[in-house]
Amino acid sequence: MDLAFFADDTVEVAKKLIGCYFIRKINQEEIIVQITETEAYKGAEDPASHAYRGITTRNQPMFDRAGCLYVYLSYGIHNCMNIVTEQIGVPGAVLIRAAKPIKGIHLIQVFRPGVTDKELLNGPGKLTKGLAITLDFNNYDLLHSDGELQLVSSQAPLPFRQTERIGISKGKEMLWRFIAE
DNA sequence: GCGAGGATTAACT
DNA sequence: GTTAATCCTCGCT
Repeated sequence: MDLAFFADDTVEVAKKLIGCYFIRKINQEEIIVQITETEAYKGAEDPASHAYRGITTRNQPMFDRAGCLYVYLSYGIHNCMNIVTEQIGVPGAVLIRAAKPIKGIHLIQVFRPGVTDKELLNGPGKLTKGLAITLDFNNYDLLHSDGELQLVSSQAPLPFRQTERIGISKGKEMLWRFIAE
């Protein structure tokens, strides 16, 4: 995983991320999950994007170097995790909506008590909760990480479907949501 | 300084 | 299918 992977067109990065793996290390134990659902969010040309109206304190990471994380609080309750794309100064990020547990499921269950395996990570807020991603990970640099959180490219890219994005009020005509088959 | 709303989820009917 | 929960950020006064 290098800078060139992320410093690309946001929609392209969203496609490439399908099937990639996240490795989350907690107390010397590993959680590994495979990304199954992403959405692309751009800047000025995307009315659904937080960066649509320009740079602010909240969305500043979206303008930063590709490969950083943009974590924000939604509805006062849930955290959502994005991976920043494009060049420095160009807003763009890929929202990680869902993933599939590969390893360390028992660790995820600690953060997500009382749910079945299939429901552990099948939503943006659930994913961050299951992997213990908090606002502390805002601006976290995946390319210069200390191992707490790593992204690993997939061996064989997964086939995916392309649909309109979910939970937004504007910009639905852009088919920037990608779901692994 | 204050009010509105959101890239959601879970618990209802 | 509908609705409440909940808090940070933005945008305007």
